[in-house]
Amino acid sequence: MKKLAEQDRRGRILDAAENAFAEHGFDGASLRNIVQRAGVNLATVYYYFESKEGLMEAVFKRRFGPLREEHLRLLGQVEQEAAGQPAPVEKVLEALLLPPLRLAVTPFAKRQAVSRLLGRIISEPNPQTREVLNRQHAVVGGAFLQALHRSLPHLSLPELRWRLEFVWGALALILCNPRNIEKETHGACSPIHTEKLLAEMIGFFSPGFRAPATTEAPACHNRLPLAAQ
Amino acid sequence: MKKLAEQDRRGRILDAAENAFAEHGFDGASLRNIVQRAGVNLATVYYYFESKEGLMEAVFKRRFGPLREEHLRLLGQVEQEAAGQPAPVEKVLEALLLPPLRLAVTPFAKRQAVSRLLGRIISEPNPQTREVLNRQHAVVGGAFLQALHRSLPHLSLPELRWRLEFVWGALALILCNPRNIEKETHGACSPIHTEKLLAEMIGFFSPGFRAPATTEAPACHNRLPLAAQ
DNA sequence: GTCTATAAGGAGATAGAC
DNA sequence: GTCTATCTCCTTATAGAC
Repeated sequence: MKKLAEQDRRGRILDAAENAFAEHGFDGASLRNIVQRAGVNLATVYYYFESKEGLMEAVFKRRFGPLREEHLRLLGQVEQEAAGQPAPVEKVLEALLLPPLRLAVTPFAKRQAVSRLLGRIISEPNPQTREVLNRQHAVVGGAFLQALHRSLPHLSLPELRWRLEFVWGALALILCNPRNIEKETHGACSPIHTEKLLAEMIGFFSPGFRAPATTEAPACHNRLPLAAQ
Repeated sequence: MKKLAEQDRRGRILDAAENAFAEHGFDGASLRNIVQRAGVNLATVYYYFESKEGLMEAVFKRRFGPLREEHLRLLGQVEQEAAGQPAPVEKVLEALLLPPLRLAVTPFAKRQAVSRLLGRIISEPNPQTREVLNRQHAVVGGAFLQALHRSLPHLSLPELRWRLEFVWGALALILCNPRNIEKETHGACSPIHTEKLLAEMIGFFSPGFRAPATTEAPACHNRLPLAAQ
């Protein structure tokens, strides 16, 4: 009768580890805390994942795989709808923003950790953590970069890379600590309303992407002088 | 003859701690590593800072004070130049972006950590760390919010808050790991060229701020369907 | 102010019984 | 597969000599 609970021991560890890594970072999270939350024995971790690093990699892979598929699926759909024409930048942005934004609001406590995890690893300098993230980002980011390049042929790839980077940054901050934004703005900004936030982001970023290349735009001279230091 | 080195023991600890916290986070950084890098004894930390948390607070306060002053100084200057008129959003953005962007490129190894530190704490869920950051953000963010509100009276404060939040996010990602962006884009995007990056960000974000309020803009219906989960 | 020595406990990881 | 027991090392923090 415990068979069911036994079979998902692995999953329970992953859930607990996901929360712990999101909350305390890779170094800060302890296996003892994780196994306690998961209700399993310490040695179980080593049986299933070999090491703490192995556990971390498994945590990421479980979430990032589906997220990547969703990203590529939506992007493909947007491009298919455009039927040969370059897709409007608003639609590409929607495909980019929707999958991660959904993660921030999924009602299950388990999944709320995903978004924090996603946001956190951006600042996590652990090489192995970065490696997993970069592989993910190389595929997804590359696909969106190409799509945007077709939509906005007036921009060079380096120019587009910067602008795309800015969007990732905004996304990361929101995912990182949604509650903090809500608290800081006294409820004025809540990432819980996905539709509203999505419209907000698309409305803000689209004009930026449509703007002429900075190198061609009139340079902003007359810079503000800096304080002596 | 060692007097000079003795007096700046405190500063050497702060420098080492700044690097360590930026690199490994608060939990991940160890005092033993810090004192080794600083070339001082472990007990010295407790003499000057009482505890690990006290050290962290001192590290943040040393950097955030001047950064806040620089922010407010530049913003004041921009508003003074506008002479009663609302300052152009490009100028406000410049005052917002320049001080932190400079930190990312200051040639001294010591200060390169500042930017990573700044970026890292955004995802740092340690309550005390967040407290220091939020106090800082309340003053600086509030001042820029008011300035933008004067420059862009067509936007409500909540609307502006979101857009400002997006800019903070982009900034944080750049500060967080400048080298990673450079590596990932194969050198196409390098935060080292402050002037270029500043122009890039101002050129990208200004049109977004000037865009009409999202609530008034035509809603983006016809959302992409989500995958069943 | 700066040091040595050490307390007191938590960390990752493993061997081996069941 | 799952457990107990344990190894080894590292952590924050302090007491007290100088």
